[in-house]
Amino acid sequence: MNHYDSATYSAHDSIGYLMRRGASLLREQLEDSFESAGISFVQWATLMLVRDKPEITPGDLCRDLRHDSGAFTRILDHLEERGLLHRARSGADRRSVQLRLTDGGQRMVETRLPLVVDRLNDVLADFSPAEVTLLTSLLSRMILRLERTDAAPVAATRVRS
Amino acid sequence: MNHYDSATYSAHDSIGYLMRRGASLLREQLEDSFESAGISFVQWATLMLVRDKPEITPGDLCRDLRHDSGAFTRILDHLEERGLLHRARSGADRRSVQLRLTDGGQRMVETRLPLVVDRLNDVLADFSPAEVTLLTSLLSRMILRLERTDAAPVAATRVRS
DNA sequence: GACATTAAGCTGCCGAGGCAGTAACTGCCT
DNA sequence: AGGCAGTTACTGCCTCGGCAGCTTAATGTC
Repeated sequence: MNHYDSATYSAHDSIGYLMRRGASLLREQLEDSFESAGISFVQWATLMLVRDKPEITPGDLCRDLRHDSGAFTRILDHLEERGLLHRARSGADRRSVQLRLTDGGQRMVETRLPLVVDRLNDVLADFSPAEVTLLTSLLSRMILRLERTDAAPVAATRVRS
Repeated sequence: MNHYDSATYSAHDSIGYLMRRGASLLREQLEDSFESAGISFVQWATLMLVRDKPEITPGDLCRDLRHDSGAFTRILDHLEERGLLHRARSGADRRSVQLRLTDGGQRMVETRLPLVVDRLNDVLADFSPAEVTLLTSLLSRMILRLERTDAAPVAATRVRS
């Protein structure tokens, strides 16, 4: 099934262009609204994910957020310095690290969450619930496919320069 | 209309998370496939947009690509150094710059375009044409809304720290 | 138990993006 | 004419993500 064709391809109709643009716009707006808290959106999202799944490791987290593992260490450094998060070597597997929200971290998640939720609801204000469900499921399906071919690159010409 | 609620919000179901993840995955895969050409995806996209609309200015381009204007100057520098693009001050408005693809630039666009198109088609392989149209239009509507509130921030608490 | 292999997290370095400030220029306004 | 605001491209600086390499720890194999 060919949806796009080289001869007629226009970037502005491309799913790639649209996703990138949407993600970038939303990200920027959220980032702005977080500025007053002196915390970046990624930092907040990290806290959020730890709250929802306390046993999660840094490795899993940065894979989930699609963030570089090196850069992510520094994000954790920063959160720990600000006293929002606590790091401790795991007893079971001493390579990995256990994360735990401090009270301040918990508060940070709670107080900023409504802000994010409100913005999302506002962006989707003129969508019906069915449309949101549809959009969510279409995006999820596409991501599944993207992840699949991520691990096993199809027949890509892997010429190293 | 409230689609999300703070009490039940889960990041993984959020449109924001999905768009970000999708865009990031696709971007990375395209970037990999461009590596052999020694050109980044943004650089190629720039050439692509110039091809489709030769009278476009750097300012419009970087707004379109949601790229920083400062960083974009350096992208143009690089493209010009590699002889893919030609820059010249405009006669009509001497503040702005006229862009023109060189033959090499034209070739670069043409040879890499099928690669991008194929990847997109592959990602959407198990989508019906109707589903792609739907996804495109839902995303477009959301972006319209994001752009609207971008220019005129609603009632955001703009507390500068 | 000694060895290689893999995994998890961290560090240094590099390049690219974000931000603020600058220079040149246009159009408007009086 | 001249001043003034707004626009366009560009520069310097700083931060942060990407990448490669390292350390420590677990796993597997003999």
